[in-house]
Amino acid sequence: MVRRTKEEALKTRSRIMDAAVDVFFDRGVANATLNDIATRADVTRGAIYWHFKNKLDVFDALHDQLQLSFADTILSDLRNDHPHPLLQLERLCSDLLIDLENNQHKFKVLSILFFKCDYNGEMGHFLDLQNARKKQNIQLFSEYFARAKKHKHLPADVDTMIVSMALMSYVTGIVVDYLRDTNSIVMREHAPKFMRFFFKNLG
Amino acid sequence: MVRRTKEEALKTRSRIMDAAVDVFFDRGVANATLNDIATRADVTRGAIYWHFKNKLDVFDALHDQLQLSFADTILSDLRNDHPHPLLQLERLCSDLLIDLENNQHKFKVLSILFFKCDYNGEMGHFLDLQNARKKQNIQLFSEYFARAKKHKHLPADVDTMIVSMALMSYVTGIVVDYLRDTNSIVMREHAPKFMRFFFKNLG
DNA sequence: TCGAAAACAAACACGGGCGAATGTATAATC
DNA sequence: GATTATACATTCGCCCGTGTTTGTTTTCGA
Repeated sequence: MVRRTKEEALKTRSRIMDAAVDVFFDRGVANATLNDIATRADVTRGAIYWHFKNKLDVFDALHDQLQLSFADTILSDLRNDHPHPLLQLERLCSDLLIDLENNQHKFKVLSILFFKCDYNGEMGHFLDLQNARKKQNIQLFSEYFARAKKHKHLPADVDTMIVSMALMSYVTGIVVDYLRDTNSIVMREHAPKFMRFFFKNLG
Repeated sequence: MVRRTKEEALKTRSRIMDAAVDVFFDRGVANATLNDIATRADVTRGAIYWHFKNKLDVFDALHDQLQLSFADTILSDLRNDHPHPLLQLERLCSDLLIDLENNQHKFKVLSILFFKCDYNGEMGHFLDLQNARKKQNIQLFSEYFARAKKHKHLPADVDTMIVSMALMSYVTGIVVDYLRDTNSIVMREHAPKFMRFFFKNLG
């Protein structure tokens, strides 16, 4: 009806994204209608088509946002030169898991990525993005282990790449299992145990 | 065109299911058309509606088939009274992972379950089924650890439930990471290493 | 051997979502 | 203060998939 100021337009855009998270979470990406999102965001489909190219473009925005958020967390943690890198990484993973319990937004977006969308055709591209990020994160993990070797906390003959991949899979699995059944795991209680179990035979 | 004999009808049914696997894998469950499946199976939509209620019913059949297959494998392995349960379980998990590399059908179906369908609305039911199976499998895992305790291979104070859950998440994570990027992991080579790493600090 | 039901094929009606085109009122710009 | 670009709302036409129904042929059972 009325043209908004630039600032308000940005708010509209993020309102659409937030609405998309809810709708994707409730109805699934493929089943979600642009009209569903528009209604939830209190706008019309026209508004969505102004800010985004189409539904995939909305999804892309959400995807990007989360991916960057994770990489940032790890990178900023790596800047901190902890005296015991293994404990540092153990703590990081544990915190990352526990955060899922508190951060409703991350919980929903991750649920969408794992259980509310099918990566076929045009969506397949996002699997490639996730893989690229995964490799990157594995690389970051191995940096912790490399530091641990320097501190003599870890035998020099340990294959840091395998351990990093194992840790990545381990965390991924815990996340998947948690998202699939929230009731089966209480992160605040279990995450430290799970992580301790993994790092026990390293440190 | 012509009515088939009962035996041929069963073949038609399984042809439809096989075609569904291919189509779901290629286009995703939500995006897959019953006509796509019919074409791939060399029948018409009428045939599908004869054998199944609708697309979800086809999916349900595939889902059931795989779920049962996994539980069977573990159960039959448990009947074998191995002198070293930890090694037995390590070997079982390793074999289960390596099988993904050889068994194209399981690979595709698991890919569908993890990356080619969104569990919204009516599909949400399948998450419940998966959770039920997961709990059951965790229970079966813990049986191995209980046996290991009897053999004094495992300290009595180890929390078998936590370890079982951890193992389940670990395997799940490896499967997910493998399905998402087949090239990043060579199961025949990596699976034993991953599993050895997990069981190293137990046995 | 002769109905009856099985195992499909073919045709039908129906809705619903998408993309684009158009309309419109205001904010930005100069 | 007039013009232009912005930020949406509204409308339109189109296609595509679904569920159902009806039709056809053949096998099975009594």
